[in-house]
Amino acid sequence: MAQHGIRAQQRERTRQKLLGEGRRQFAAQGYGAVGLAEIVRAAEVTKGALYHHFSGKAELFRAVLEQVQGEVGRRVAEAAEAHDDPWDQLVGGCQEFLTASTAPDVQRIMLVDGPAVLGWSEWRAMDEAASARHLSEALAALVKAGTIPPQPVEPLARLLSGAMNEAALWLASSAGPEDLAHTRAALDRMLRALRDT
Amino acid sequence: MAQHGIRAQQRERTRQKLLGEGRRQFAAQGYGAVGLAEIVRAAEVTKGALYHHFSGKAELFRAVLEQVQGEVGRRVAEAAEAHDDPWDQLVGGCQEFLTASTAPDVQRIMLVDGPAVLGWSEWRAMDEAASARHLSEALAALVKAGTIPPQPVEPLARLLSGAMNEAALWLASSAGPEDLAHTRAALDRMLRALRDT
DNA sequence: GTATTCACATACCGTCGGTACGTCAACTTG
DNA sequence: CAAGTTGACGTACCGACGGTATGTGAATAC
Repeated sequence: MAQHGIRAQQRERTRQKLLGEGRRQFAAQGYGAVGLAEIVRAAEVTKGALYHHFSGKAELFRAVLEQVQGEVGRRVAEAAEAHDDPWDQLVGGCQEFLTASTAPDVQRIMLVDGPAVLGWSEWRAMDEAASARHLSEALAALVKAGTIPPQPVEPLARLLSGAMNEAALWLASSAGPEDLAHTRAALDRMLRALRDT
Repeated sequence: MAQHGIRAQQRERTRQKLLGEGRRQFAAQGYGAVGLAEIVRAAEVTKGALYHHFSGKAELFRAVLEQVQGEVGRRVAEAAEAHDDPWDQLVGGCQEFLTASTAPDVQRIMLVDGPAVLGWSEWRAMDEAASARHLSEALAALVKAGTIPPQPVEPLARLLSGAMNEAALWLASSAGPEDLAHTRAALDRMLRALRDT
């Protein structure tokens, strides 16, 4: 679709190189410590190219964040869809989110710099569109099915989302391999406690 | 102790003015959007004074963050000590943390910019010293008392801490007054679910 | 085949964090 | 109490970096 024409092809290639290098450097050094000069040098283009594709440093970061969040959201959705039971979908999605968010580039870009660079509310909107939406929907479905007691799902979704974000960051820092198992177990207990029993 | 001498007095006064203005501006506009020129202008000193007290912009921010975290930690500790029962201490401390973290300057400085500016691991260390420590200790005490089942407390503390951080951010954005009540209720259920019953 | 567009490259500017150095009052010492 | 020393700043300046204005040549349209 965007393939016709040698010009559109080159355009897309350049954009991808900028996105790729941006992602690598933002992940490795953090947004503040990365200079545009280094990005365009590594991408083998110039600042003119960057500013032709993006309105500035922040929007390049935004595009990178969108890509990272998209990948995480896809993984979560796939993990959820692997189950039929709505409850298993919730648990599977949460576990997969915890795993996916342990990757270092996801950590720095999505969890640390994201809110600071774009502001929390904008970050929140993107997070909602990418993956938090699945969490809210899963919880709402479980309320409707009577698996968990009737209650507003938004506060609950926020609590769980924050819990998983922070746990993922902690896992990457202090990871003995048993920590992951312990965290999964604790998260599992937390989720199971939502149920009526 | 640091009061003797007109010089030490003036020194402390200047430092406080820098800390105060830094806090105000970092909270209002975010770390990245604030210039040192504006801070020293509002504090009625010069950049020379700032660099005499702090090694740079990041360390000024660090000092501000330390102050904010100290205040939050004190409030949490006081709320906890108001109860005798260890369980009530945990619940009271958590509820107070949620309330304290809803203030806008706390949000931006402690929850959004903190990890991005100092790096997550350093932020984590400061958070631990200020308030997260109380959480871990409370949980450990409850495990020891047999109120909640034996389990590693660190993963649990991280999950709960992240849950409260994110919930506080959400509350400030979307706050209908019933949202606070719903969130407190959901957090309460989450905590209660830890108990054996 | 000519005109036009578009995807960049080049050159340049203002701002901002950081540094080197000067200064004058406050403390110390004999 | 006077000379010397320290310390809490103020001043002037620099390099780096984000952003912009403008040039250019190949691809596309007509």
